[in-house]
Amino acid sequence: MTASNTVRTRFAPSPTGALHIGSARTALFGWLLARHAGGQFVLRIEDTDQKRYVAESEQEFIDMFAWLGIDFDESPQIGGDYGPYRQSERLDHYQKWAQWLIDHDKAYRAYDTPEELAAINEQRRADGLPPGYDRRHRELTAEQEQAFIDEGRVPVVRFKVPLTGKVVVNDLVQGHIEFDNSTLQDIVLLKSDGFPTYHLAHVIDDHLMQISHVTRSNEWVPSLPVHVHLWHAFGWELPQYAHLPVLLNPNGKGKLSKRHAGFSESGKQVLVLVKEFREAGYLPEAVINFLTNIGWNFGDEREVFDIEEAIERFDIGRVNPANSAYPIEKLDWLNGVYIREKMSAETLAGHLRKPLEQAGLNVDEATLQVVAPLVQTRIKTLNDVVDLAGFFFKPDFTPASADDLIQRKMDTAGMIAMLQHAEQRLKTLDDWQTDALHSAMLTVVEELGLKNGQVFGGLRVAVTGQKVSTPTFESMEIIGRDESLRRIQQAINILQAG
RNA sequence: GGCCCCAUCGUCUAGCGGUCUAGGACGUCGCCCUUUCAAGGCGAAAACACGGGUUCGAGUCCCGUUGGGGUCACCA
Repeated sequence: MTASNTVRTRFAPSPTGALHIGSARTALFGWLLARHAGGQFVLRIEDTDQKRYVAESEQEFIDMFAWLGIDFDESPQIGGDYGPYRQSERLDHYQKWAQWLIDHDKAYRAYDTPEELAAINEQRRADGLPPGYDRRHRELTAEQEQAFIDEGRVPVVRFKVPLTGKVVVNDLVQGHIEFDNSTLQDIVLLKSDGFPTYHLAHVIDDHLMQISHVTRSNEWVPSLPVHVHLWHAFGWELPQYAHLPVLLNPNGKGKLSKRHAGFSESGKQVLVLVKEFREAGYLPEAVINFLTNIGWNFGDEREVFDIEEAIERFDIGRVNPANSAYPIEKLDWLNGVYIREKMSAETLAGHLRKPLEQAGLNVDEATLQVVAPLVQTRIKTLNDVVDLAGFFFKPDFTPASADDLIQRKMDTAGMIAMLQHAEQRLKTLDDWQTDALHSAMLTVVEELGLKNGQVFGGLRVAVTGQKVSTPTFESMEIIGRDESLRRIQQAINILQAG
């Protein structure tokens, strides 16, 4: 480690698009590790691939992490003592150290063209050999190099990996891993455009930025031995490596990617971008709690916990090395828990305004406040409020059909009679509140010899226009006397017309 | 295919040689409550991939098989 014992971890995304939920989890674990140790968490933008660069990507990362509550101590925006934090602004470092490796006979220039490389692979395939570079430029003479240069070829810099022996790594998550050097490749360190590859850049930056723990997804394990050799070539002290498991598709087949999004076997849409979770009405606290529970657990049998508690208990060594199928169905449950148990109705009301307005509804604050407690135990996502209780905010009431109005074991005539009877009762009622409405309708049930559900249900559909809604009397109280009576009359008219 | 990793209920997981007749959670199913839908309460079904070892004793350690995943770019 470096002079200090400070734990420093980083999230180092390539700005090629929107933030993926799997990347967010990898970042989360690195963040948890840093926060647990009271260390620092750094954002470094790995924009070394000019072809895949997406300009909006960086801002998207910033926004999504802010939403999730994952904060950085250093980043391109915040700055810090180890900047710049964009690799495209650190090119001089990579070029300098690549040259250093060449000077110390640990790397070499290779002048092969892409076509030649393709031909090599084709030949090797034909010969039954595994693909890879055959190291033909590993020991070029000065004259040979000059000849290539004269041809106008632009070289890449390749690493001279050790050809024999083995590398052993003790990964914090994966444990003991070993590789035979004979299986390694002379990977490209510096591309012909002067930009570094990930391999070179991350080692230099993690060293220069004094990163103590490299947390990344286990897709990197195959290149780990080469990275270890690079650290040794530079003579730098290695950070600890922690290769985190990846998220697999809900059916366990293949890693979760945007490409494989779509629907799970249960028909539920599989969300993979962080912004999709936000748009779908999930709470960031629930998403974090959900993610934290995959590959790691609280330590006792609790599934619901605050992020502060997770930070306190987090232990990178207890992370499960096995990849996990993405248990997306658990998020709905957890989000429901957060909605009903982790916030007041008032707070919930605040969260409900946006989805309601996005559905084109006009949200009156007073109404929202009384509706919130009614939906609190009934919604899984914030957006669910639109279907369940959107009618409270619709300027124009959409009445239900005769079919929906008619309750079980009742016919049109019976329904009309019931509604008319109820209407009479309600008209004489001077206390238009839930309890009074309830007891008044209870007498209607008795007088007509019906079931509670037949009367209450019929009124529900008449007044809310929905078969599934918030409770009948609470809803009637909110809708108000005049409008409720108007809707009941309207229902009667519909039944009579049908 | 080569290399690397992984392997407990459908899924996420607890389990770090005996306390496991394998625990929790989601989901599923049943019952209760009930004006719909939820929520809540109670309960049920549901797993140590297989085969060898090691050991007095193995879900826990070792080997193999099978299965799964990852990776083999001048992408990260």
